[in-house]
Amino acid sequence: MELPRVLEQLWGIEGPARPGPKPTFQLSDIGAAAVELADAGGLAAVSMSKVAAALGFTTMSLYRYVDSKDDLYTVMLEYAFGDAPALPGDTWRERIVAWSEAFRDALRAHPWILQVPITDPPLSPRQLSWLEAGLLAFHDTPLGATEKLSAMLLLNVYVRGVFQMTVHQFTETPEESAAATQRYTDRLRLLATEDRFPAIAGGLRQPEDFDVDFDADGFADGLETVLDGIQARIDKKQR
Amino acid sequence: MELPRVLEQLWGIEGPARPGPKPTFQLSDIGAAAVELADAGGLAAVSMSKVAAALGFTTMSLYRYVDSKDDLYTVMLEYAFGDAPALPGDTWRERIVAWSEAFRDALRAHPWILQVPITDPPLSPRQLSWLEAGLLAFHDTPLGATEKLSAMLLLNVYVRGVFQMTVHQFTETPEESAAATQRYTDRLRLLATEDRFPAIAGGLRQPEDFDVDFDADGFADGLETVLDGIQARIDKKQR
DNA sequence: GCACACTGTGTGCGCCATACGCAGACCATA
DNA sequence: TATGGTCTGCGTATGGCGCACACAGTGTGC
Repeated sequence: MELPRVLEQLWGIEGPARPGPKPTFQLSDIGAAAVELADAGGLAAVSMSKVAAALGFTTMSLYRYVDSKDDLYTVMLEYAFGDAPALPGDTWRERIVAWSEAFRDALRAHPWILQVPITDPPLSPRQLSWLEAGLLAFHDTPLGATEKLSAMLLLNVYVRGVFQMTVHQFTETPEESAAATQRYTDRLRLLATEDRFPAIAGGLRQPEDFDVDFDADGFADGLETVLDGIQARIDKKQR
Repeated sequence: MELPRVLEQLWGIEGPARPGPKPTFQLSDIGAAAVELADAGGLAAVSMSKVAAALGFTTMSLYRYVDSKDDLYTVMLEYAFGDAPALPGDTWRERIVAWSEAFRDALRAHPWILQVPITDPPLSPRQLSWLEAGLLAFHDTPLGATEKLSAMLLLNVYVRGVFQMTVHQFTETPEESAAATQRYTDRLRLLATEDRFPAIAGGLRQPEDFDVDFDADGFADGLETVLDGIQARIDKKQR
């Protein structure tokens, strides 16, 4: 059972002492530098050479630490997410709400996370610890392991999906963001005419309805829908 | 109100007749060629030069038709999705199940869709027609326009999220896919030990439980959860 | 003390998106 | 029918990217 090098490093699995010079950096240095670049300029601002330059390194030296750009992404995600949050609350609903809000906050702090191409299922420590925390939140429900996992998948994609629609609020100035929303609504009004798309046009008719921007309330309301679905599954199980 | 050129073209908004040579291609030719490349080799196989070469064109000529790579993606999505599906059924649940399965089938046919970076909210004809079809499926519910939109967002991200987990089944051979699943389970077993991650480890203990691969049943079961949540919202509204 | 694995580096390859300028094709108008 | 202006398609070029590879120096375990 051999693990990719980046996973061994992230998990702190050390091989025996080796000859040769001591490494100058740690993965955490690289992760911090890359995250800083991404926070400032989006994921596109992260390249092997830019990260290396930020560390006072040459490009190729980075490959002594990560085997590929994908591995760099793995490291970045690991350091962008903090440790899994504590989930206080007496009911699974309270705990899961806390989990979802913590996840949303992590995305707010590092909006580029949504741009990281997803290749493999999660195996790094913090990714798993977030999953673990979520699964534990269901401990007093009758859900089976697969059902809990399925619920976590649903929560994960819900938070990501909603955040995707509001991400411009965190990457642009308020003026730009408002202008983008206005432009989108205008275009929608122009193209989604009453005869071709009555449902969309109908939604656009009420000024305050059809709010394409989800604010905090929109997040909470949609989350309630998801939680109600999970509740229904719990009820079925208990019946 | 000026529209990006690619949208004008996709919507068939023609300007006045213009001097100069007739264009050799149509956007549909470019879309078809790019989709073919992506179907065969994933989104990474799509580059401006490869698409141009597939059409017997030079690279730069493509820029006479699309202003940027992002626009090419827009065109690709437009031609990868067929027209919005007919949604038979007497209840909103039946219709929405049909919508979700049609969406999943579209992703199956073109798994690279998940790799397309999402920049702007949808404005192209077929994207809107899929949204319209979904909104119409709720016509006999008491949901408001924003609630319907929120429900469609939820369905959209659910289907995408579940498909993400099973996408390797459609991009790899069955042997590769099985090997990948086995490798992932092994690694998870190695790293998620009983003391650190009891919930994950507990799920791994039951052999058939914790099925990381969602098959057709997994898709339907999770969808039921989502629909139950929407149902709960409808019930609240009617009460 | 010594072999050798490992570190950081320089060079360079092939690919990418795309800016720019040019020659010729074609339509609207005179 | 002549002509002006504009659009098409193309060639060239630029700056960036990820990464392969060979090399020199370094420090550990034997």
